[in-house]
Amino acid sequence: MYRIGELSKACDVKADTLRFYEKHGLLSPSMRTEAGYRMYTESDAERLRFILRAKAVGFTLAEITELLSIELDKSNWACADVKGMVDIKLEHVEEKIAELNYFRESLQRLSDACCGGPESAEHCSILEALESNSAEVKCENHTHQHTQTEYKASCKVKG
Amino acid sequence: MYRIGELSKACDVKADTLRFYEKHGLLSPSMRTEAGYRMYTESDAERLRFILRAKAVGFTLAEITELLSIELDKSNWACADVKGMVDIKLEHVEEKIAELNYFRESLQRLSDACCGGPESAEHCSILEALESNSAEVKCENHTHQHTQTEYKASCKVKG
DNA sequence: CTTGACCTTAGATTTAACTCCAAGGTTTAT
DNA sequence: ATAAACCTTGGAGTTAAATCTAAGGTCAAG
Ligand SMILES: [Zn+2]
Ligand SMILES: [Zn+2]
Ligand SMILES: [Zn+2]
Ligand SMILES: [Zn+2]
Repeated sequence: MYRIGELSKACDVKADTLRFYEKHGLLSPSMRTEAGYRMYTESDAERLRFILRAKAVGFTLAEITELLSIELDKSNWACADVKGMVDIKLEHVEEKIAELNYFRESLQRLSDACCGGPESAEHCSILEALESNSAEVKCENHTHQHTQTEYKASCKVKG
Repeated sequence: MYRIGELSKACDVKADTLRFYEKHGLLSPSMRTEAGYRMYTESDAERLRFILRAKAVGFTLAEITELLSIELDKSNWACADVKGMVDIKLEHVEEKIAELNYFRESLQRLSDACCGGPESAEHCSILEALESNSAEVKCENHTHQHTQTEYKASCKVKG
């Protein structure tokens, strides 16, 4: 039996978070002391660990609520249901990754086009790319006093 | 000169969003009519396009505010400053991608281990993995009436 | 018998970026 | 002249997942 502070320390969650999970129906302590203190059993702790593992895998609390309801009533669900949830989540994660990859590529193009030197940003190709309507990112045409080897190598489109 | 609805249509943003950007100091119309209507100039429109392009690349509005302040005062900034911002953003995006890739792999492992068939979820390997303390995901050991070719192929760890 | 650590509750605040609402004023077209 | 379409403002609501606050009750040690 754990008090809220003990369980919270044991699982590296804030006590507030446990109260929050209780309010949202994810995890209620099996007992209370006379004084009203929450007492969590070992099986409550297991349920919390289930929640934290699912969270670590990327499920939202709403999805975890659904998983828990299946967990408690396994025999009325099929593998297809469970796998379906995982596969939908997988799709969402893959979409988010694709979007971020697009960001990454755009940022990399911007970064590559800028010398990053001490020169004034008046002709900085990053700012010029954000000002212009085209997706093209041009190289800088201000003079570069500093060594240019890396810059030259990465710059593809002359400005 | 555009009224708010015109600019909003031209740039495919809600009028509310333009008011929101004004309230947060990103974009104020250069004029107002006597009746108080916002009137955006072409240069206001350009600024908006700058904002939208930066957003499309993944910058937050706070970061865009910073970029805009550099934009308006280019000569007092160096390429190093601008490139620094892009590179920091790039790092954050890469971290987020790494995190999501980790989610993706975990979900893929879970998905692969489950037959996805009509069998009861009582021995579903997804639920068992979430119940167990180890990161290992085991294959299902219930009997599978349906064809198992795909399932067998993807399952690595026997349960 | 009091200090300090711990616990209780309801409710407010945080973050980001909008989005919506109500109540009213303006423009434009018929 | 009147309806439709547009604009104004301030303020509230949305989403997710906590996190914090205030005001107070409980418990063990010294
Ligand atoms: Zn340069
Ligand atoms: Zn530059
Ligand atoms: Zn199966
Ligand atoms: Zn299964």
